[in-house]
Amino acid sequence: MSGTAGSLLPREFFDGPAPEIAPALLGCVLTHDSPDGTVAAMITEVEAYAGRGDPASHAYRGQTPRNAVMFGPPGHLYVYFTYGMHFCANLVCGSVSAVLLRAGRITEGASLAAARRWPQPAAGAGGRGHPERDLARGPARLCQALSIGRALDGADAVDPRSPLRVSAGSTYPGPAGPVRSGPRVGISQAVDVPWRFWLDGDDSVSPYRTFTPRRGRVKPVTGPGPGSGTMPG
DNA sequence: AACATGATGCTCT
DNA sequence: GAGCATCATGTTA
Repeated sequence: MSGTAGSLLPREFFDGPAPEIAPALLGCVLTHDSPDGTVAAMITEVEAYAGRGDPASHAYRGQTPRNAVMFGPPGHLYVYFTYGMHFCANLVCGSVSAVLLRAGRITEGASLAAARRWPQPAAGAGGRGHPERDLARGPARLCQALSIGRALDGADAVDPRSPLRVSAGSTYPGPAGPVRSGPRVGISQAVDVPWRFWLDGDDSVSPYRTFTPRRGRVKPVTGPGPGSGTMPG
């Protein structure tokens, strides 16, 4: 694989299984040129969703209008709307797999990102505002900071003319620091597979939350949860 | 730190 | 109608 830091990733980078590609995306940079301006983020946390065989994947139940992009060529962005108010973004890989972008560190356009995340200035004249690490700490926050919405569903992230692109990090190929992995967040299926990957020690990584059914929507659940925590990468 | 819950609407059965 | 690949805020520690 060839490439230099700052250059667009080649499409072949994404033409493989998401669980193998996901950790390699850590440290890469996601850039969105919008009419408002440009915001870029270094990817610090991802999750892999394998193809039709992964019960936690949106592709598990086959193609629908919503997940159609997942069934297309690798290197495109799959954006979906969830919980009535949030967007989440994935990069499509080979064989109908995808990598969910869970968190990033803003490297360009931080003031624009902050204006999108926190339209009302932070309270407190003493000055303590919102910490920079919270700008894109979480999949929906990342989308909000970069203004990723439905309009970018299907965008080609390896096309230099695209408004939304992924480029190599400072140490391409491979992330700058050690990678850790653990169970995926917020899902009820396949909880045992450690397909969440993050840059060890980076404070822009989102906190781990176990899946908890919401009140009034109780489903019989027995047996132990995921082992917990992390495992070395 | 852990847990609980409201906000909000699309997607699939 | 049920179930979400969520977040922010509140409460209890």
